[in-house]
Amino acid sequence: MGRIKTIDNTSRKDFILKKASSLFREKGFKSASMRDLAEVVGVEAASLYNHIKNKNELLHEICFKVANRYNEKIEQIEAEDISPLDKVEKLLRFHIQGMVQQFEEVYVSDREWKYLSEPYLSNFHTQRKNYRKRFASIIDAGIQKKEIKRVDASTAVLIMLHAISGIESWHRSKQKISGKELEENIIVILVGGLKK
Amino acid sequence: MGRIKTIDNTSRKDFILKKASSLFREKGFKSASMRDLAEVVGVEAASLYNHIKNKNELLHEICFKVANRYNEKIEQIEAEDISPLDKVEKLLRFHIQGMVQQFEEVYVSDREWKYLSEPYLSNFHTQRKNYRKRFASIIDAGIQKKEIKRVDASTAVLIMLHAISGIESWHRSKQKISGKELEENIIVILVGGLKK
DNA sequence: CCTACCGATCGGTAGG
DNA sequence: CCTACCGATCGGTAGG
Repeated sequence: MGRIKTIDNTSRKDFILKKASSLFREKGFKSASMRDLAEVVGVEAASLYNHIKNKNELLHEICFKVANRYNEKIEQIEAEDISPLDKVEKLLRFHIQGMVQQFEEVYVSDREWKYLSEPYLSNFHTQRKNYRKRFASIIDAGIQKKEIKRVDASTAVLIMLHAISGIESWHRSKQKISGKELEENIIVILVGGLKK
Repeated sequence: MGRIKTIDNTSRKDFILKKASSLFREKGFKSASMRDLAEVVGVEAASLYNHIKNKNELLHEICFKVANRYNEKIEQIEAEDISPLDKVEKLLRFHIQGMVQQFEEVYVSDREWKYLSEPYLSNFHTQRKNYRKRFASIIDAGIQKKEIKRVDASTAVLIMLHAISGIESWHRSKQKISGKELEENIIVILVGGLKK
């Protein structure tokens, strides 16, 4: 019975996290109340606290889940034996797919992380800076190899990552084009913009 | 005296709006309280209401100020006798400069507009959709003229506008490169990505 | 998982 | 422009 209970609690918490991602994405972290969350979960507000510590915990679990996924991916791609420009393309495709498939949590992690409480805020900030630095190094390697234009690598990273987070509006709209078409369009423009 | 009073009230309101832009950018609209605003303005919270109707008014004045500036600009550029690709470049430079020079209000208009109250919310939404449609038409004209790659125009608009709003982080950072260099880097990548 | 409730803070008003 | 204050709502707890 202890076993069953643990499993139930875990999935219950995952369910709450999923609803929280959706709610925070829709209303913003500060604007979404625990009573709002309780309503979509289907319990009274007080009951949520049997599964989570507090509202902040919800946000940091969402943000770090996304951050961890990014860190694992860039680690993997850095180790691959392909050209820097191909690494950039792979990373961009990964971001685009993440935005399309895990839209709510990626969006929340992108736009609401500033409401993280310490020490999570500092930790997230550091991870984010680190990730961008590693991404920029790949671009610099491509410049050295003369397969990428001579641009400021940090600026390139910034605009590419933000360009992709803009898919938000596509996702919310009538989706005139498919996810795959969307991906190819973005790659054409962004990789095309970097390629020498 | 009535004259002087009017002038004073106007500049006082502008001062409040400027502080509000800065505060909403920093903390987010929902998270920034009228008491926070009063503190940076240097009065008691109740005194703010002699200059403004309510908190919502602050947000919609900020958002529509930015929206009006964009509408005027695209109207002007549409009428110019230059190639579609040059129009795109002009528009992008305009957005980049706006982000650098009127950072706080542009940022707030971009990220906090969802907290607008009706009828401003619907109105803003319509203007925004309209602006993007006009921008996309310029890109489509460039595709027809074969000076722009065959991309989905709405997707291109989305990612370009979001790429630029990403300058946020540059602005907040140590500004390793100048505003002009930043602008040239973005143009190289984005216009380079579109050009056939 | 619920009822009942807390102290804090919110946007905003009355009245001067 | 201030003091004094309002009703509403917030995150969270006690106790069962």
